[in-house]
Amino acid sequence: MSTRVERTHVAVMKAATELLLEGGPSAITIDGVVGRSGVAKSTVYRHWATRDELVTDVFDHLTPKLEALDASLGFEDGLRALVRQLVAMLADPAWRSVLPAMMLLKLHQNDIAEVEERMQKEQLQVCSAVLQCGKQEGRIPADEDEGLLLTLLIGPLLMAALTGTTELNETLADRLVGQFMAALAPATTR
Amino acid sequence: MSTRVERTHVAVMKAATELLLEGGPSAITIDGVVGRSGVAKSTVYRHWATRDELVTDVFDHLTPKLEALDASLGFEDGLRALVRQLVAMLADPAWRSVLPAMMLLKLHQNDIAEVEERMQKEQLQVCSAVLQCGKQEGRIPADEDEGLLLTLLIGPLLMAALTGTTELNETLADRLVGQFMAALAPATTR
DNA sequence: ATAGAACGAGACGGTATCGTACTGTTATGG
DNA sequence: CCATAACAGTACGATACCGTCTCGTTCTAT
Repeated sequence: MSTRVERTHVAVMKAATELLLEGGPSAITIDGVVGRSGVAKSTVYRHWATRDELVTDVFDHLTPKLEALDASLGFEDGLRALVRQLVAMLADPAWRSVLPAMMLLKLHQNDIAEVEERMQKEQLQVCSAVLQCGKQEGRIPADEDEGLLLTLLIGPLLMAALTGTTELNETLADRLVGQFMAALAPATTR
Repeated sequence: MSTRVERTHVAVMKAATELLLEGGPSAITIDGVVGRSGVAKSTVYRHWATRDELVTDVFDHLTPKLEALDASLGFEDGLRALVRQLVAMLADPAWRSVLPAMMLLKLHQNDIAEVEERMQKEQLQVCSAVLQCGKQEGRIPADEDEGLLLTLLIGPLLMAALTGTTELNETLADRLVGQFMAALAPATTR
């Protein structure tokens, strides 16, 4: 059983999230949240000091977590598992609509920028672990720039999620890993 | 010499563009534009019927145009030229800050969605021409999905522009073309 | 030169939103 | 059971913004 505080808290978060998905960040309005959630305005301001705090909290709760991968998988299997997980994350309609909002807000709002930074840092760490694995196996030169490699690997997934130029599915995932491995094979140009 | 109508028109567009770059789409405000441009509000409404029209117009004028490539370049050189042009486009700080705004607004605002659609259509056409070239040269299977290929090719550039995980320069461009070609070489997995 | 279009300046009403304040009600932990 | 923390409901002032309107001025095409 949940306490009353918890109940109102989740009711507000739920309403705010819905508004975000339906109309973008500017649609998260205190009066709107009050109307939809059935929670009184005074109660909302008991939990969040300001509108921006609520918005930031909503974004924070929506950022997907990337699970750390089992190192025993090795490089190639680890890579496949990673890409599969990324595809699942980016295929989520909710996240696909929130991501652009975050990309925009992080440019002009510090709190959102911090949330985005934390998320990216966590995710890059998981990704980096796989690349480290590849370096240990000798598949990747030790001095290779990880940021560059991850951009080459993840970029297409991001584009598919944002623009819809191609479907986000296993076909894309397999193709992507294939391309990535093929480029690594010939001792990577320099 | 320009007419007065032209002068006020560009003055408003300039102010609105600056506001967009500084504070995102919501920062484009009629009063703000009036204050910054020195153009009277009544004059603004003489040129644009509504705020949304102005905003849409600003986005429309900011969308970069991709120049059609010389078909005589052939596949590989055409591809390099294309990627170079894309890198230049995405390296522009203005566009890098406008792009996320467009990705977001197109989800909830039809006029912006139309602008984005037109732009994407034009750009994809230019890109597609290069791939056609590759198909004619037998470097790409004729039944290959162009949307998928373009996602694989352009995705990393988009990610670099949006997240800054790696620098947008010729190194990335070369690397990208290399990876793309490497994946094509072995008769493309299936 | 002059008629008419375009402009500057700003008042104005209307609406949306934020955040506060107050009053009475309800749930919850001790 | 009961003190109190949390809540609903709502009125309120303060801004910010939109779009309209008026009036006097300035440009511009003919």
